[in-house]
Amino acid sequence: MPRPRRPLLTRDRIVETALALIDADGLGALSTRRLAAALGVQGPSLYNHFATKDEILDAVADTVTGAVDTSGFASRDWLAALRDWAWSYRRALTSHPNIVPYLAQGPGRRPAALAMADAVYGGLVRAGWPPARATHIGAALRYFVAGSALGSFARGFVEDPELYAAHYPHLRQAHRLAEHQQSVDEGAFALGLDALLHGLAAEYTRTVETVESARPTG
Amino acid sequence: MPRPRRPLLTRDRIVETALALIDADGLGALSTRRLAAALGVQGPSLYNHFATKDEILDAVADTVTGAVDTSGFASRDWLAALRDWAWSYRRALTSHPNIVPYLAQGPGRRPAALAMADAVYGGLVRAGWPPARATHIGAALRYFVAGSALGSFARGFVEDPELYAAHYPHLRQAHRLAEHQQSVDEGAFALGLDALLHGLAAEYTRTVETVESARPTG
DNA sequence: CTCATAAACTAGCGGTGTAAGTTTTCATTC
DNA sequence: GAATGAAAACTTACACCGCTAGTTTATGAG
Repeated sequence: MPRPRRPLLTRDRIVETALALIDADGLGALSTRRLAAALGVQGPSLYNHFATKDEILDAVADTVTGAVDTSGFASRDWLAALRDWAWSYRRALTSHPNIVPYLAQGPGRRPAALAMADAVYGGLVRAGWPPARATHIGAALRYFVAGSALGSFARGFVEDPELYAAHYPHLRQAHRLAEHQQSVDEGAFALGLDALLHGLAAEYTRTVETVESARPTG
Repeated sequence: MPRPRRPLLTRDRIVETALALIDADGLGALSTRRLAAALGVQGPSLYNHFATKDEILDAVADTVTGAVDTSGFASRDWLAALRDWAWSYRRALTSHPNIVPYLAQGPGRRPAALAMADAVYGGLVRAGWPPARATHIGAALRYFVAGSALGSFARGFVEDPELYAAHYPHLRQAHRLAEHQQSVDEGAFALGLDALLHGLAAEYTRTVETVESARPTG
């Protein structure tokens, strides 16, 4: 087949289909040939639109990141904004858990990821956090969210009662974790996030507010 | 070559070499043929000792997890034990960051990972946390540690000043993050862990201690 | 109308995990 | 001590992988 009258592929269609395949079958199951087949095309044709497979994955990752809402940093206090962002971030990642390991490499050059980092860091600095602290807070929350989305804690335990009964006295109920996956994973996230933010709020009053009150107000 | 007089391979030697290759060149660079070559052997010979490549990776992951120290749960109060564990866990993972994405799938059937989960959960329950809470706390800390080890936050940003200057006003210094990788990543971990534990301590006095004091002492 | 570019194709390279079957040695049993 | 079965190396081979190179033809710009 020569060049068709209307292009069979677009970047958007490729990204869309790749994400669907990743969601359905996992990151490891995405090959250029399988992706091309799903698009009704031969494998190497993809390389007319993307230079490498990683470039496709970058684009997929960025559409996932694009769903994260950082608008709170423009309208709410820093603590509420952090909470909203963390939940939105988590929702975006858990909607497409299979891409998370790839995404966890950092923002790189992906625009949506950079825009998110910019909004979070800017919001924290504007709230009075020293720059180094703002970096640490953004990183800490990313650690927590990414870790929580990377793999279900609950599904990490095999559903085999005998495995635990034999040698792990406290894990006798672990085989039932998978049944309650969502409530376990979300409960752990909620508890951890609340604890984290509680601790940050204490740190804020301890450092930022006292420092500011000791200075002439700007 | 037929069966040799003394075995050329042992499970330990395979795991050791696999970990060294992963540390050196990354998880993606570990192939059965390259691993076999490093062991002075042909690729398929590995299958006399492991059924699949994943089984090799399981063994590698478990030796990494085996370096985590959970002894604090037997000797110290729950808060100090959690802190010691989290740092030890992080050190174990950051010593072999390339295996972390694999390890993040959960304990599965790996003995060291299960023993760790058992110690943490048991320690928290013994301290008076309700079982569901203990699960959430263990999960939340795993999220945080795994997220922090999964990929460096600092190295996630490209060293290209022009990238940030153009469109991300608050990230003007982001290209310098990689220079300070260790202090950024460790600082973020320290801050986040302290905040998390601070929040948990508050929760403990709010729920566990008040509930116990309302009951007849056991 | 010309012509470079774009977008599909086919063929193929070197790599992957692993299944199958072969050979020889080791360890066990009669 | 001979027989036997398992163990541990090997070779060969299959289907798949990411990607390159070169081909063909339609498109859009000059």
